Amino acid sequence: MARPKKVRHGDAVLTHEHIVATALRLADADGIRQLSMRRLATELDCGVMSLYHYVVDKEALIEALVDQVAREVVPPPKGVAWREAVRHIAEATLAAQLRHPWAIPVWSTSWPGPYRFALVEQLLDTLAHAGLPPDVADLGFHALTNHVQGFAQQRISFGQLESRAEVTRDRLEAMIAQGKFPRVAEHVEFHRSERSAQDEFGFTLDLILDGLEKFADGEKRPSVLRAGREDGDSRDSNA
Amino acid sequence: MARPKKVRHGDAVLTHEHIVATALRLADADGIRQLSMRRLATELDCGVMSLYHYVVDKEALIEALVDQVAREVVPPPKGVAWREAVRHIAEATLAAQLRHPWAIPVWSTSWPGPYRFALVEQLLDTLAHAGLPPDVADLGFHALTNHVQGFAQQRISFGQLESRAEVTRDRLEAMIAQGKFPRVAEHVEFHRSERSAQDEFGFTLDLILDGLEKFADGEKRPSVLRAGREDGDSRDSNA
DNA sequence: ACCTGAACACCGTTCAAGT
DNA sequence: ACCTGAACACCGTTCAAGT
Repeated sequence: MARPKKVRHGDAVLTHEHIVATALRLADADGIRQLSMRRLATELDCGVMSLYHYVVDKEALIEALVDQVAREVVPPPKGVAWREAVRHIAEATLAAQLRHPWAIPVWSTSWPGPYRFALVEQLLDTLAHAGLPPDVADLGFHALTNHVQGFAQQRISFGQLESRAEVTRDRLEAMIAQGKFPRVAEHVEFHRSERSAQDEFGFTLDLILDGLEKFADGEKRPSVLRAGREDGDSRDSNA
Repeated sequence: MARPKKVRHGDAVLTHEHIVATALRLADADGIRQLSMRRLATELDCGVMSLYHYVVDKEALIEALVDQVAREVVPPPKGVAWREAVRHIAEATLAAQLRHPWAIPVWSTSWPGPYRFALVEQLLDTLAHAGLPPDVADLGFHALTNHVQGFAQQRISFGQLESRAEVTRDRLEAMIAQGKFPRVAEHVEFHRSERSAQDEFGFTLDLILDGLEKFADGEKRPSVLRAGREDGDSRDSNA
């Protein structure tokens, strides 16, 4: 209660690390929409403007926050087959995102920090060792990340549909009750059934991986794409 | 300048339609972040609170806005093969989204309006006529929409990377210059090359469609999924 | 170097009141 | 029914000033 004059913060000194950790805690607790610079400052027991000595922007803060989530993704064990490595990365990324649902909508919107860069590098490198034509690897990368991202988004959308948001749930019921959207009604039913508790994520993942594997080691030529890179190792200066 | 006492608005009477149309124009011009109830009211030459007689929320306004984008997606011609129909829907949705880039991040976040419901219904119905096991159709639906959504997102991300945002561009250059992410550097190079101007979108679309087609008419059984619905037409009451 | 309060230029929305 | 200004409870950030 009676605290020394010079020390402004309750327990810890103000650092970038401490700020980000606290912001992460707030985001996990109340979602990212409730996270304001002012609320964060109050939580840290400091003035709002003190934060701007460690963080250039609110946007930069959120970047750092998302990067913390990317940091949680543990790399696959060394030496596993490429399909297993890809599956590991995909599942670990999904799990990390679902642990921090607020991060899902901002994941692709915010600028990637070092940990997300490393994650991207890892997936690209895994695909580069799969014997795929380089262009197929580049396109496969997006197919895979889009699946992870889309699946996570869908999970939280349907999640908040089914849980607390009773109003939203009623709105869906009303839409369906019109009878104009029978296929949508069936689809919602599918998501509510135990059938969808099966490995939905893995199904589409395998579909993509199967599709990509066909191009491995010249088994199949990419039809719509021009010939891949001729030069095997041209990663020089101007990238 | 001297306008009649009773008429508050410059040119048109205040209606839901007119409000949404004006908001759409503002969003197209300056992006959705610049769109505020106050700015919209100024543009419509009315008091801010007048808007709340036609729109319950800002959220509801944005829902209506996104639904206008969904409305622009023209259905495929009747009678075409299912793959062509899916391709048409996917391409038309992507085109509409790219015409209104502000809609892309909010597309999956905001509640779907009637036009987006109709669009979903259309795609589900197309897949239902493809001879796929129902569960495969339901999962394929997400695979396809995730591809469209992810591709659109990727386009605007890379777009704003390459264009006006010089700061962001420099940040990417700096990240790459570290030399720690050679695969990312190659990947960025791929996106900048004419190679990626090929039909990237269609490649992954075909990959998904090929994968799904294998399950058509019992050619292949879904391995990770339980047997599909037994009852052919059970779309009754409790959806 | 690190921290800060006051002030600026905004937000969305509630409320009570007008016609 | 339709419209509204004032007020409330917030925002992120600039600036000038403190230690």
